Amino acid sequence: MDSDTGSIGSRSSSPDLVVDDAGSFFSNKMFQTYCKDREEAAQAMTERCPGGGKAKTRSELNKDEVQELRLKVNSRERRRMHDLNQAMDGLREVMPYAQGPSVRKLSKISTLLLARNYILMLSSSLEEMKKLVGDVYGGAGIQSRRAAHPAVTAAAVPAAHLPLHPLAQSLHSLVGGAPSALSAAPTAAIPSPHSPPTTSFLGFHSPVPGLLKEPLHLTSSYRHFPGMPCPCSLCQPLPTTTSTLHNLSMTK
DNA sequence: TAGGCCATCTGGTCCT
DNA sequence: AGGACCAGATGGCCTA
Repeated sequence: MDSDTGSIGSRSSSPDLVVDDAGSFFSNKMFQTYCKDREEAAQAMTERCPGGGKAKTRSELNKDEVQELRLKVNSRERRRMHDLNQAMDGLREVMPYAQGPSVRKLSKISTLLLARNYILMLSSSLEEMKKLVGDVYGGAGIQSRRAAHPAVTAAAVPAAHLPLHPLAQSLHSLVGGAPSALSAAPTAAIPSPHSPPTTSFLGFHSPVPGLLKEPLHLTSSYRHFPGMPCPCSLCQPLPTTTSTLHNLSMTK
């Protein structure tokens, strides 16, 4: 289980976590050490500095105080990482993959790479939609446009395995409602909520074997966007050339 | 058992 | 000085 924060305690590497008053998490062992050190440090502190005293430089700190400081820093770092993981979870939630108890969570690297591809795809879709909207309102007839629509003309086009993206749905309704070919599309082509994912979804290919390998990350059950498959270019994955993939995976 | 993924600790660096 | 950020090290869990 790769769960981090959200699932505090679900990960066995962080067993029996407890939360301190600052919201930090400790294993029992750590917590015991933490409490012990805290008590000792606090006691030593009151003995040495009854009035609170003024701040000491680090070189002046004794062993207990150094330990106390170390724990404080560790706690901050832990919290920082938890925040980071929460943000990662938030990102996972908006990714076009299902979440659920039976669904393996995308790894961090997979989440980031997929998010990047997803954004690129959305940007591309938006551009194409703008272009088509410009065409529609620019004089070209919808009928002729629809006739040219591959989803209409290419009835023999193999059923697309890709879901219709919401942006594409908007586009279809914009250019004259859902194409008939779409509504007639065989349901077998509709990705089921738990259909095996394809790495080509959203133009997403595994850039580096091992990073996004199947089946570990992407063959677990997941949910695509609801909608009918469409063979139109808008619904196709982005072209992913080797160089593109290289850029996707290597650029920082 | 090896490899992947992760959480945590730790020391260093930079910024306020 | 204190906090945020980062990267390396370490160890645990899980899966193939």
